[in-house]
Amino acid sequence: MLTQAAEDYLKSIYKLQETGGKVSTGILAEYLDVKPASATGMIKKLKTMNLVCYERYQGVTLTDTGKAIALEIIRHHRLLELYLFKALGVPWDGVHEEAEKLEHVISEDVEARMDEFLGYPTADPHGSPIPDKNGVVPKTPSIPMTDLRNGQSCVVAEVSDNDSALLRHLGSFNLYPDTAFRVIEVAPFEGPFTIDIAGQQAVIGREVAKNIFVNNVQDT
Amino acid sequence: MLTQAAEDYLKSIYKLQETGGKVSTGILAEYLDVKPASATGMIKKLKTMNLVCYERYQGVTLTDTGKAIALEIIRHHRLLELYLFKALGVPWDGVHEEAEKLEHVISEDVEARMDEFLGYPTADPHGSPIPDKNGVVPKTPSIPMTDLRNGQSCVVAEVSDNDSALLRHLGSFNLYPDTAFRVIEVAPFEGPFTIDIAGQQAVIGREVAKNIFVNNVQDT
DNA sequence: TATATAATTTAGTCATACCTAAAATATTTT
DNA sequence: AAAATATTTTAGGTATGACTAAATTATATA
Repeated sequence: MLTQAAEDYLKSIYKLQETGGKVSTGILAEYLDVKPASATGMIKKLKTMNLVCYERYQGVTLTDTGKAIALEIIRHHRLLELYLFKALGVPWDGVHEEAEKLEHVISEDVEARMDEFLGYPTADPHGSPIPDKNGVVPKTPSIPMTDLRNGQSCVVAEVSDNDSALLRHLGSFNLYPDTAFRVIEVAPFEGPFTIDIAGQQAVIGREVAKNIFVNNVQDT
Repeated sequence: MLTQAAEDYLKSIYKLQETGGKVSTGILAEYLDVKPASATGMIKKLKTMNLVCYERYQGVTLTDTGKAIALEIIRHHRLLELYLFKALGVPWDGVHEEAEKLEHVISEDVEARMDEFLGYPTADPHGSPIPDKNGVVPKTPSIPMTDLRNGQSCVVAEVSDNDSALLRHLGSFNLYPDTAFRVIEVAPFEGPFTIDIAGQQAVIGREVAKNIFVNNVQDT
């Protein structure tokens, strides 16, 4: 059985290598809020367990086994988020924090039961894909909201889940996954987006927009 | 925040002091499957946190604060057991093990939501009382099954939850809390009990009977 | 009451896990 | 090639929680 810290490292390496192949020690350390020396230490430990590929100074990647474990934990996390949201009514800006603790102790049996209860879902409350039991991730292509232009309409696919204040902010606009909206105006010089959500106008700053991913983009 | 080990010690001291006041180091160590010296060490640590009263060689008891924490963890445990049983269909011989891990990480918010979902229950699937938010334990008087005599009828109040094989065994007789049964015969010389459960006969050995507690005893 | 036995405590060790600062080394940039 | 940057190594720290062995204290027995 892996420690919680080891599981968190695997999860982080997975997420970081999604967007850019090999993961450097520094990036990983920053992501986990530890010093680079600490990351090097854990990477070495994970290597002895054959969970990562690693050559000094060359960055780290997951082995097949390591990737399978990372995906299992991510699956735990996202199923838990959705379960807490749907079955217990935990607000969507709170589920991440709860799941972060529970993901390390939940059994496969309980996970399977939650999965069944939820009808074998493919996305969590923030729109992130839930890997299936075999580690297959049901990806839906999406683009960052910052790529949108005046007049385009689209549907929210996914939002970052790690900042609950941000989630509350989006909730105040009723901006959730599967919500449709239209861009009324993109202010020049990297300015904010003015959008229309079901008849209601909202102004979304650039920094916020970076955390929103959309699909079904259409010019109107 | 307490460590998991510290929480387990508090919980154990609570359970042991229920039946016999001050808890000796040896009894506590045996219960937790550690050496007495280890128990002494943890007791001292808990004392610095004002969670236990302790004088060397005199045994240990919980302070009010310690008792409150112990009851909180027991509440977590039993609510989780019932929730897993009712909401997710985890078999009653499996809920203890699951709850043992979850009880240390569940938030008060999630606990309150489970409590509400369950309709503010007062007993877990094994009949053990669930302390309320203020630490009040809804006790129901009961006697061990081994006190029963020929011809007496009764209702199961509670069964020990820590041995899942025992629970499966009882389940095979449909012997659950709130199940009524009648003693057909108590074999002499500390022999087994032959009982009638809804028309079905079952033979219950002495060691098993020690783990069953009943109430509503009536001579018939 | 002396002595044997049992329980408890003390003191010292060990293992695990994770982190850090500072120094050394490798890599990248200019 | 020198300088800047990133990474690794080294050495050490903190915390947890268990253990053994020996010493102490309490309890039971003769």
